Amino acid sequence: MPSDRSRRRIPDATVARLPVYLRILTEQAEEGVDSMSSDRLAELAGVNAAKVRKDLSYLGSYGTRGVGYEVAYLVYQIRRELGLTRDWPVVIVGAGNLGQALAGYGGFGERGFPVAGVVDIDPGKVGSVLAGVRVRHIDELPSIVQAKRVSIGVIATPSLAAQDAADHLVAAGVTSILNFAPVVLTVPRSVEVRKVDLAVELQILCYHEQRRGGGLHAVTTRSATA
Amino acid sequence: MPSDRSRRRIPDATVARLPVYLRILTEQAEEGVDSMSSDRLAELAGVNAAKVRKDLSYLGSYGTRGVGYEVAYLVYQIRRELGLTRDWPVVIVGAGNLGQALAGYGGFGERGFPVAGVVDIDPGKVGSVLAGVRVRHIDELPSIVQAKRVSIGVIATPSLAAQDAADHLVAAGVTSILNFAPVVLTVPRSVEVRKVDLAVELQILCYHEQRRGGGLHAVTTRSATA
DNA sequence: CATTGTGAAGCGTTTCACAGCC
DNA sequence: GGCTGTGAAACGCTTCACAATG
Repeated sequence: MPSDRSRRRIPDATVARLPVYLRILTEQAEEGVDSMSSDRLAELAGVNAAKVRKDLSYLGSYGTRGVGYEVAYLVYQIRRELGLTRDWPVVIVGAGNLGQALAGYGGFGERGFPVAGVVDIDPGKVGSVLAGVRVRHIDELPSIVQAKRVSIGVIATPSLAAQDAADHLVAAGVTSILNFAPVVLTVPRSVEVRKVDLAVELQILCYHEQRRGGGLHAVTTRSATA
Repeated sequence: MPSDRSRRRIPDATVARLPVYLRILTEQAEEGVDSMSSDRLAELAGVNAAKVRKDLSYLGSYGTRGVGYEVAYLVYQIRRELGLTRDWPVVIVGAGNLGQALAGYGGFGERGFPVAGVVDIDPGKVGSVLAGVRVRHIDELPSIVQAKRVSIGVIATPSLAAQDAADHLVAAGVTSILNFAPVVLTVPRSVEVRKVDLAVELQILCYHEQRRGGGLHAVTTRSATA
């Protein structure tokens, strides 16, 4: 079978939206919807219909002109493109407030990212159990990563420990990192890093908040996604 | 005094980086650094030096040719531009795992975003105390927002409750929302929404992870910021 | 003479507009 | 007729390259 294994390059902006479409399509499928137009999907995703069509066109031509897209098939194609046809175990570094919240957040495992382990450098935290997962010492990272074939690490440590956490993850063989600490990490080029920074998000909101500086606003309705 | 009150429009991409520069400059100031070149700041921020200069040029011409930027002055200017010269109290909706972690995260108040209140719709959670903040019922939202002049709300509820939380926030007068629930919110145009979505971030990492599909990687070093 | 500030070129993303197709 | 798929235009952001300047 000469499989159409896509070696196409999909634009970053599109990759960032595919998960949103995927969630919406999955929900709609559960509600019994089995066909959808780009217009409808655009409305639910809070974006422009042309963008939806162009985004989906990078996956291939999976729509039917005059009809729309078959929801189940599109779900399958997006999942395949994103690499979600298998589970991706993650390891969480840092068993503080945030690490606990993340480990306890069920939606993680449900969405195909089972928590393969939680580690911390503080011997005082090692051994305690978070949401069914026992906290282990950071020295055990390499064995966890190898045993469970983990390639994604989540950094949930305080800022000062984050670079150290990254170094441990990289040394253990992790190749993708989701960083919650507000610091710029230095890692090998081959390692992909994404950052989630609360303070940055709030400060951006702040900028707009300050800019409106007391004007009154017409109240029209629209949809919003990041 | 004919104050140079900037009504310039700063590009979104720049606004998103200013908080990163601000954090770095603040740290450097604490370490006694009082002057810095765009090259150095770029290195610490993990971006290109031309970008730093262009970004800073939107604030005005605050550098000195041949020398660099005075750290303290730049910190002041960025803070002013972002509207960080005052505190912005936030209210958190949802006292579950995430709400608790957020309320307990000290860095919040430190960075100028004191938690003005935590509310939940579940009477069972009302009254409990999270990190020194008593959880109140969502019906008290309007009075909290008015009393503390809150304009930023944080949604830390399960997905199903998020739109409801947004409606409550908007009704109470909040004009900026940071949404942690993986749903697209519908709000008036005048309300600014930013979204933080764990699953989306992981799925993006996944895409790249899957794409490399077993190649070996040269290990060079670089810096990364989102 | 090191470093800023910035026009202008380059590049990626969004949107338009319509041909192609069911 | 309705909706997809997509060239091409428009837009915004990044990077280059260098004149301006303390």
